[in-house]
Amino acid sequence: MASARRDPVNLLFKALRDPTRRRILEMLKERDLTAGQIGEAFAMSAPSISYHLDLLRHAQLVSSRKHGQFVTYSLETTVLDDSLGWILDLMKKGKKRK
Amino acid sequence: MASARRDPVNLLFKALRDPTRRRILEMLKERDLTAGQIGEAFAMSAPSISYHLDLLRHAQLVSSRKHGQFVTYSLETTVLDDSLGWILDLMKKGKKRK
DNA sequence: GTATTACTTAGATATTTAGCTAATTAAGCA
DNA sequence: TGCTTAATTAGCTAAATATCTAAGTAATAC
Repeated sequence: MASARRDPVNLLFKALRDPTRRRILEMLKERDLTAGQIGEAFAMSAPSISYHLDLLRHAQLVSSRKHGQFVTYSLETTVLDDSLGWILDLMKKGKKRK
Repeated sequence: MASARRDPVNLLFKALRDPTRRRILEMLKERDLTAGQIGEAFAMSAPSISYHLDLLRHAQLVSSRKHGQFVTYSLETTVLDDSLGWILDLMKKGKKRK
């Protein structure tokens, strides 16, 4: 069993558990944003936002690139396939797939 | 904004965050099980299992009914629609739905 | 080169979470 | 009426989480 600290599915659900992080993902769905722009939307210190962004990055839900002093974050949707598959599978209740 | 303690979406993601609880849901996908049967599958005390089942019930991911001394748990898939919708929506990145 | 701006890292801390043992409730059985 | 079994509730605790302030890094502007 993949160690929980590295298991992508676990990291994903961990990342999605927090309302602030889900809000960040919703914002990034619309357009790429810098750390600063994301922070403006929350009544929270910059380091706290940085912490959430880092966690999202570890879950591979966002990517970041630096240009100058700025760091721009983008939504990465590919890893969402996993959780989608997991949930869809649960919903096929009883229909023993395999 | 719905208080996080009651917000169904928040309760749902909170419930899905734990590997033990995800495992329980996978087991209940196959068939209804009593608390005792679920507990047998884990190296964990009965009260701990009870705690997880309670949390899943609050998230409306499972329902329970008592018959005799036994309590049987069933998977409830309807609330999964919400998270499914949320994730699908994220995946429609940029395609400003509305 | 120094100051400013944008962001992250480090360190501290209150709260939440997930586990345990012990105690309780409730049903079944002799 | 007790005894046993199934499960939950209560109370405790270690670890994880989310927040903060202070300090550090790196790019820009003067």
